[in-house]
Amino acid sequence: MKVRDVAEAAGCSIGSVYNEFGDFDGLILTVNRETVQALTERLKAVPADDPLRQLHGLADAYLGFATEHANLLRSLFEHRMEDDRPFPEDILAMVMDAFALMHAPLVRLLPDRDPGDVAVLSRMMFSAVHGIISLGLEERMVAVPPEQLRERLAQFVDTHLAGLGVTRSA
Amino acid sequence: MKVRDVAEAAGCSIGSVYNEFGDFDGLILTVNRETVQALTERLKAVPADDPLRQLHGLADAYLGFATEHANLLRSLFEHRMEDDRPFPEDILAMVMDAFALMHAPLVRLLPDRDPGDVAVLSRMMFSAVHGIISLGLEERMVAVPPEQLRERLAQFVDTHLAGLGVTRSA
DNA sequence: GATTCTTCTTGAACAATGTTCATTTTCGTA
DNA sequence: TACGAAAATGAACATTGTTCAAGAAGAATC
Repeated sequence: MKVRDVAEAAGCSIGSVYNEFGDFDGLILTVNRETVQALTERLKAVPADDPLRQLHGLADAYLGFATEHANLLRSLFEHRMEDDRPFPEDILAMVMDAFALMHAPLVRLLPDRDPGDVAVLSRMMFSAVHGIISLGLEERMVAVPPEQLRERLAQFVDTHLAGLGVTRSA
Repeated sequence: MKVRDVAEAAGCSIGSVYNEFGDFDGLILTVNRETVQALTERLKAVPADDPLRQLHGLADAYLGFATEHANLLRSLFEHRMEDDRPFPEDILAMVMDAFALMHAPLVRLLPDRDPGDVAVLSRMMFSAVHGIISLGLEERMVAVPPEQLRERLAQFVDTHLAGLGVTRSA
């Protein structure tokens, strides 16, 4: 993304882009905010009736979003602020909220576990899913073949849940 | 990293940097090659006597490397080639080889499983570890609190192995 | 409607950085 | 020493983020 391209696409001058977004970081962060919102919206649309199905749905929804908007997700996770400025708190909070969406179904599946523990478990599980997807979707690094990704991801979730003591029939 | 800084640090001219590395991509890729080699060396130093301990050791070694060389790993995984040039095959192969290091111990722990399946499982497991670590070490996105990362990572490996049917005493 | 003040918009100019290439230096060889 | 090949140089260029004085547009007052 280039400031000049944005200006041309918006039909205004370069200066107006700066009036609107402040600087390049501001431009990127505006895009990233929309990305998190769109992602969250998509994740929240996953049915919450059955917790196990919900977990699979969340992983699958994340995979779908990552497939369709690979570059947006990269911008969200890989962008570094200029001049070591701190990353905006609101975006951090939104991302953490999105990653915490696995918490509710996990609590239902693991009612006896310490809630604080489940909170970490859910974010860790989402981080793992994120890692599998982000590396799996890289054209270059085929850690997991893309055509298998959907199936393998479901397998991963099942395996991990089994390790946590969740029986498949629950 | 800037070409001018490299030239100054090397005590030569800007042009000499270009004679040596071709272009900026060449410079980055040279660094990335050394990064993969250093990472692989470290991972291969993990004792292979006990497969379960080896898996924990690999995860822990990756965490250690990521902690000490966060920016090098980011460069390796996040760098995009200019002008849509293809990513060098040799680096791809080296990264895949590093990620495949979980294969041998997993085969020992899962002797009855289809080898091709275990190959994917091992890369998937490493991708998951990568995701947990890379997000956990981001100052900004504390998916998993850094001070807990080591312990949580071991817990993750254990949980996943349990899900795969590996008994803890094996 | 004219004048003045405020606000917004503009794009030329600047700074930083990757890149090129004619020139210069270095060095081996006759 | 003289010549030619190879290497090194850094000034100049292209791209891109950034600034800001000047101008345009609008609001307010008389």
